[in-house]
Amino acid sequence: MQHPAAEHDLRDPHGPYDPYQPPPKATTLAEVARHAGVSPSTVSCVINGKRNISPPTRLRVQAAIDELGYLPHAGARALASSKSRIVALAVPLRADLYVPAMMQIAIAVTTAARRHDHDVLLITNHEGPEGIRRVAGTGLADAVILMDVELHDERIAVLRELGVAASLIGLPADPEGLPCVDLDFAAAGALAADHLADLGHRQVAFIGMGEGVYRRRTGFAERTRSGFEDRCRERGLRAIHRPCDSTYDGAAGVLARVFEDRPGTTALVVQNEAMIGPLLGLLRSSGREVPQDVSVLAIGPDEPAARQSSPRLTSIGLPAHDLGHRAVELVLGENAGEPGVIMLPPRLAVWESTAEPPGG
Amino acid sequence: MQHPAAEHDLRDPHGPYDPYQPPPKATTLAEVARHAGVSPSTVSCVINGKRNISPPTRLRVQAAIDELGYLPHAGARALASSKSRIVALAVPLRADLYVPAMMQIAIAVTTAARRHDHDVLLITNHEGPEGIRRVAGTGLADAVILMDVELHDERIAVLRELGVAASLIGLPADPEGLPCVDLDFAAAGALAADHLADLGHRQVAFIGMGEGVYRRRTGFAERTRSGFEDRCRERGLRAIHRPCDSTYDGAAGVLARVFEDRPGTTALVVQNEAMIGPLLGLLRSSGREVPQDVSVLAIGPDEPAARQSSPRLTSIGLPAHDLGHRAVELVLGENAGEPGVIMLPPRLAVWESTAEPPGG
DNA sequence: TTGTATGCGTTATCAT
DNA sequence: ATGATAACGCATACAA
Repeated sequence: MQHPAAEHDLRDPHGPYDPYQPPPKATTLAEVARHAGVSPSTVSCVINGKRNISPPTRLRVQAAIDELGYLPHAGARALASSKSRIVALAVPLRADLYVPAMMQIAIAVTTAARRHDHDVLLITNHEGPEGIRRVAGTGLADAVILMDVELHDERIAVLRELGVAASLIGLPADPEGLPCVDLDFAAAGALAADHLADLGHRQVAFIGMGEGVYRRRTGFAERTRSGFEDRCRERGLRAIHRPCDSTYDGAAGVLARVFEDRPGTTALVVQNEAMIGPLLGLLRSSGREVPQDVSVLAIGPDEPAARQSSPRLTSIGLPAHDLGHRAVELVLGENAGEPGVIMLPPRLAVWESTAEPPGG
Repeated sequence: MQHPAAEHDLRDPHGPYDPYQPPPKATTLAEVARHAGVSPSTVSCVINGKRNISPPTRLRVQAAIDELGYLPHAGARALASSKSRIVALAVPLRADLYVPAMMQIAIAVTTAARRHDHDVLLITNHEGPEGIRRVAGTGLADAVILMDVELHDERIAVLRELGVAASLIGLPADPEGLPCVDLDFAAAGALAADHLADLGHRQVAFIGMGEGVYRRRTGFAERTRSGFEDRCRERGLRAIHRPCDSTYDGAAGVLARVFEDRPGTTALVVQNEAMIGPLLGLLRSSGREVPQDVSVLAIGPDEPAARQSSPRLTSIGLPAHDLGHRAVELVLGENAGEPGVIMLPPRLAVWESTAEPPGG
């Protein structure tokens, strides 16, 4: 009765396409064993590589598996081994975050997880921290990866309480006991300052994320800013910082204020990737050529996007791929669980949007 | 031995934070039953609402569940019920697709699935169609949702072969037997033509997706185009169509060619959402005001983005939320599996980027 | 190197 | 309205 329609599946060749094909009920490990003339445990071990199987039997078993198109039942495996081979990925819902980067990280996590023979379950903040409790508590997932970690993230307490394997993409205030990976935003800020200083700029502006980002999760935004400002001080650069919301008008306002307050500004460092396009457009229409009149350096965009704009952007990209892969490695890899903080070094890609300052 | 570290978990108060808390081994249904003084089957039925339970016992059981913090083991459930309560979401990897929309749909699918007490498993095209075979064959997922469906999508054959519950976001050439949901792009094209005709435009240009999109998956792009062109003909509009790759320089080239070939063009319909920003910038810097000199109508952006640009865009948004929810409904809802094609009606949001043609 | 037997935690089919 | 019990399909400790 699992497939009610099978009852009147009389294979009437006239009727329209009948979606209810009698689903070839899955073959089981026991059937494979019989087919290969071995015991169930042997088949199991062939599949999981748990013990030395003589080449001849291994071959017979493998043949049977292929022939019958056998696929082990995930639920049964999870029950018997108490391992679901699923890692939960907690994604944010925030509107003020750069979505393409999130997606890239999610995809990187998924492909990396597959390499470790795991699948990825999506959980959203919609469920709140309880979502984590649920997937871990039911044994649905045996590892959790947190994206977009805030400085004081309420999900972290749940992770600690449950003692579930986990890794964080982002750096919380207290990473104690939890492996983390993030771009070293402080170093990125410093690197940006260095690049501009090297080119001879003396007065620069940092156009940051929206104010809400600073209020809530001062993490990466704050680190970038201070890394940048510290290095500016060391190199004798005059720097100002302006938060920038993700709207065209917001960007326009910020840009106007920057050149009003500091007319001598010759370079912009932009962290709000969503606003890079608008800013370039605004600069152009206000008669400032990039990079002849003003240099632009982006922090955090995905690299393909940076290379698609015009002029091609000098930028410190967000290593979405690495972030995802490392997060998986941290939670499923060799020394999984080793609490440690991995700060990925920023890489500066110099293209066309930065140059010496005018008259520099 | 499941948690080797427990051996040397001597609760040394000196040592640093020890991540290996003896994980409170999950309580089982049997324990709940004992705690409540009922049989396991009763507990099971309370949880699944499978039979009439007297209010008093239901309460006792519920109390026991809460008290023990019981969470049913997902694997055991899946094994016993042969239902995983997981729906697999097959996401594309393509670079030429609008990522924010994909992410929005994925999130909509996830929240909708939760409403039906299901979780969402991510599978990428990285695995190819075999990924679907795997998750369905192992019983990991008992339903599959395909995103970014191509006209002749190889994944569809797998779905039919397996007879797995499925729904498609997008419209393939032959949807026979598979429930689909998509924006009615033909109607969207027609609606765009109507709006411009109503405003008095006589010569318009359709700036489409990259050529690769047309070659591969002529689906939505082709439907939009023909819906637009047909209606233009009916309304006496002169229309041209130009594909447009997702690069700034590509957009610049296309725009230049359009006004070269048809200097009298007074309106642009843009389907490549990623290029809307650049196009607006290009128009501005080429001295054309929007909408005074040229109207711009976007097809397919997410609505928040359309309202953030400047001028705010008149647009026919992609109903990401609806698409995701409907797809879930189609595969998990009341009359799940009913093969049917749902074409969501386009909604035109009129803002600031369209107006009467100059001198119109 | 391989086979046997038991248990994993739930659901579902019987009884009562 | 509730209880006993047999699957569910696999992994694994143990025996051979």
